[in-house]
Amino acid sequence: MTENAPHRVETSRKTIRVLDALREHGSSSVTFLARELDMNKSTVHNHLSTLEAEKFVVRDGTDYDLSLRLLGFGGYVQHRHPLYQVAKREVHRLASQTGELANLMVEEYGQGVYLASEQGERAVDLDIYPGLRRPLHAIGLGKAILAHLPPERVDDIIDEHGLPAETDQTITDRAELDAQLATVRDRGYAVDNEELIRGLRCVGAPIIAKDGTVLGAISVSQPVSRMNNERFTDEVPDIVQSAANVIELHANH
Amino acid sequence: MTENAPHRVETSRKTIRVLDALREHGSSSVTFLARELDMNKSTVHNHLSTLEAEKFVVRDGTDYDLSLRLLGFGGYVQHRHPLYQVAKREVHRLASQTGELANLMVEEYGQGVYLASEQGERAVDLDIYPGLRRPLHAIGLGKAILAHLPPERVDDIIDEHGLPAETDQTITDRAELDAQLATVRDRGYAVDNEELIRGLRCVGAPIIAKDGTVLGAISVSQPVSRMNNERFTDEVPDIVQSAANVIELHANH
DNA sequence: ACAGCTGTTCTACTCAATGGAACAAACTAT
DNA sequence: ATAGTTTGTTCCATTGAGTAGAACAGCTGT
Repeated sequence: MTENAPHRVETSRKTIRVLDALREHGSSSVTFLARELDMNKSTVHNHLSTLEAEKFVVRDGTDYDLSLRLLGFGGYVQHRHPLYQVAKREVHRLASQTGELANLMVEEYGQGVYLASEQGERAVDLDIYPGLRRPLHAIGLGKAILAHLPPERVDDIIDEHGLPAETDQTITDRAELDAQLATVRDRGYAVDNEELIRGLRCVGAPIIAKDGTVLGAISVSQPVSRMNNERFTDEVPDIVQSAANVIELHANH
Repeated sequence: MTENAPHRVETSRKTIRVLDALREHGSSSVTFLARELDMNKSTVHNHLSTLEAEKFVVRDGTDYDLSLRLLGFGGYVQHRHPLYQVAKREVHRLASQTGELANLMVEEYGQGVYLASEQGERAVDLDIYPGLRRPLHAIGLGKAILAHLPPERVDDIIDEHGLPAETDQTITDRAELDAQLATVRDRGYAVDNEELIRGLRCVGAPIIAKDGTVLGAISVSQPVSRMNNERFTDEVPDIVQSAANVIELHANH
């Protein structure tokens, strides 16, 4: 055992590394993966054979690729997620009402995970899909969530993930983040002003359960060109917050 | 090795069995899974610890459950699927245009896999989600695909999966299936008249690449009460087929 | 035809997964 | 309270299984 991590199955970990590599590099050959993962060719072959027999990967000639069986797991996890069930329609409505990009996010393992993403008619085409993870501090959705997590939880998360810069607008200073989170709590919504992607503005509102815990957040993203200051500070926040409120009502029965 | 299946990693297979069990039974404890899988308690514990360290499962007190990391894999697989990319908008349009349930399906490992599923305003609420697998012969989508697969492929699929009955309307006779598939090829679309679920009718149209291979199928499902004979034989087939045609155009550049 | 790639198979070795027993912690019931 | 049951977890010896390396076969291009 390389580290003092007890009771772990090293072999399964290798299989997971193979899956991760396939996700990172797309369709790959045995030798490529062996080089990439610094594993023996025959070892990689054994793991891929196993994954193929279990239908987690498909082979196309000499290359292996992730199969739709993984979508089965993912779709299932999404489908039965309590927040997704109550928020799905509202995300949809938000996207068609604004014509822009509407997203739903929850926190897991200290990261933001998109639960749903829907494009309206004229929405920007970001590479966002359900299950994608993003750092919480760099996006409106994430700050809406962070603002309503217990302070010690926020400490833990920042200890683990830090405050990496995504653009030159990203908040990288803890004090500044805390100030912003206070503002978010104050006015009830969070913004992201080109902090993740240049030229993109987001407005996110937290979804809060009746016991005060934050369930997630919902947002609208659009180009700066279509979100002038008035829309950015008044209209869009209103729309997003009312969507969040509707979801809260559904969530609290 | 229990069977003469060479070059397989038995340990990773066990991990996969744990994942499958979690999907089947939902949130579960160590001892429950150990009983269910006929594995030793400590073995299950080791596998779950590994999966937790790799963030494939989350624990809530004493119970373990599938995590959103699986949604990451699933969402990725869906997002970069070539048919999904070109068909996504059309599924969306079909759902809002008809107000009913629109689905997109592809074939993998001889089964039908939903790639997308979108509910219109008044759509029935079936438990369909991306990644869900269904037998091809029992649904309109599946028959649209089967009708355009190479005959030997169809033989293989039926050899492997048979023709299990889902309702008393399901086709279970090979000759009858072949006849229906000929009809599907003839008129360009397939129907499902309460063959999967009582009271539900579907119309599915194949999506065919320029080289003649079938890429998948798209459908509309609605209650019999809202799909009388005229709609069932004329209107809906027209709408679905034209959606399929649009997708074909996008797919062929 | 040859050289340099592949992916795959085979086998010996040894490392690591396993299962059983022992443990502590959390509940239940008496 | 206390004893009894059930939980998750830990430890450890055993042996079964994963691994690495070499050898093989199939392919591609020169």
